[in-house]
Amino acid sequence: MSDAALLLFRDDLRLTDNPALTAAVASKKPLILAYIYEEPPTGGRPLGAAVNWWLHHSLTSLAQSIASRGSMLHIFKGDPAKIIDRLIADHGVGSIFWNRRYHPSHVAADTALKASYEAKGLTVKSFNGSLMREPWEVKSKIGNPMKVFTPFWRASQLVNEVASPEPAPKKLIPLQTTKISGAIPLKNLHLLPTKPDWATGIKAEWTPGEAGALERLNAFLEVGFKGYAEDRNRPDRPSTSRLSPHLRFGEISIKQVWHAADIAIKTRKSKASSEDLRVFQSELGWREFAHHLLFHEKDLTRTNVQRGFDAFPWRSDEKLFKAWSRGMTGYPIVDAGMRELWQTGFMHNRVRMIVASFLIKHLLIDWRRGEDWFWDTLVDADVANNPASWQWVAGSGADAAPYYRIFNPMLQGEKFDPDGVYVRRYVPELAKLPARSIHAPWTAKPIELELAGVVLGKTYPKPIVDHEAARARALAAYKSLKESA
DNA sequence: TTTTGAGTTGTTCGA
DNA sequence: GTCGAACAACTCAAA
Repeated sequence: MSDAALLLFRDDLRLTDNPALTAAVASKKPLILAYIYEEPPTGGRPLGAAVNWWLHHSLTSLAQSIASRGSMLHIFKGDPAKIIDRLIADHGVGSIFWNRRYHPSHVAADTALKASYEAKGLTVKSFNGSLMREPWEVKSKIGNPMKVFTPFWRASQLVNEVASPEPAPKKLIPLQTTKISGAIPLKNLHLLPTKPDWATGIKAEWTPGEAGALERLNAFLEVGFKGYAEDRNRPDRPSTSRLSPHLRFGEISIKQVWHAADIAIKTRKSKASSEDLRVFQSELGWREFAHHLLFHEKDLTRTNVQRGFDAFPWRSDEKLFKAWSRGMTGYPIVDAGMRELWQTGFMHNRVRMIVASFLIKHLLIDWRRGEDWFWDTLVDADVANNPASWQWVAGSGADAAPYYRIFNPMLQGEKFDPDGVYVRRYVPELAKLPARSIHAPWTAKPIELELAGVVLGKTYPKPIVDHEAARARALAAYKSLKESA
């Protein structure tokens, strides 16, 4: 009776280097391969719209790879405990396999699931499918979780070598049955937008799924990797890996990425320098660090790591928030970033810092509003990186940033998009301005504006706040916070 | 226990 | 145009 194994896919939508899957296959039982779309979501936060779009396509791709190995992916929606209970009752499931998650509410839910099924006599096995090291493995000398990136990363590398990825199973043995109880067609999850279909720009940009992830990795190793240490800050160049959504869904494992970068240099496939490698790998380290914080903090997503920030004098202004979110602030680099996000579901890392700093410091709007917006619009939005990065910019995060670090949007634009290539791409109404004034159109000569077809306040907004005044106001707000502490 | 050195990502001012 | 200093003070990690 108890001779089927249940494999739960979560944020690990791949067959290669998937330890839970490898173990399930090794158990030699017929497998039920399942994806449960949780309803209500554990932790209470529904997935964002862009992530839902990606998920649909990623599951489609996974289902195809599984089919090509002789089995089937079964989709479910609802409460995992109820769904699993039914699979046990109807199909004789005797063992369950999954890869771990690290949000405290996920940890709690999975721990409870494991305890309850073990109590019923089932075998339940969990694995590390998404991190180089488990968050509890990296500790300071006296055993505390690290709170600063550099020591964290140093300690992390002392834990062990990053293990080599495991190959995908060649064949998957399905449970012989006509119907799996409770399974539904993917389309019944209703993950795709209907009217309007806002996903066309996203679709043009991305290939969700394991094959697409590998393709992206190889493209990066060929094109962006060499010079990465410098050029990763340049949104006008194809120098970043753009692997974040693929990693978000686990279409590729962190170990695959880590080793591929290493090997590309060793085999001379890439002419990237050791500095490029070091910087790229430390970016992977930031992903680890965000998960480390997620695991050890009670509520990284909503609560300031530095509790002193609870008293921050945030302002709420829906008009300003809307201008920011739609890319209508009048600051070209900010607007380009927000429109890149809206159109493609993604934003260059450097530009993320600029737009986040603008919302938080120039507009004094709560970082959580920005985090929510990113959560809904980014295809790579995840529970660790998104809040950790917003808190980092706000200065409320783990390693506190100096309060006077306020990005100047003109300067950042000139520095990292010197010819305005990036701005021209996403803010086409400014495309004809000369590079000299593209990051500050209000400084252009009247004749330049006229030739470029720009009428400030009409074809493109005037700045919604004055940079100097906003900077002074932010400094005062941060100062007041410090004094009230 | 106390001390010490260090900390992703910046800007502005003045020489 | 370029460069170094000032912008403060605090927390963390390790010696």
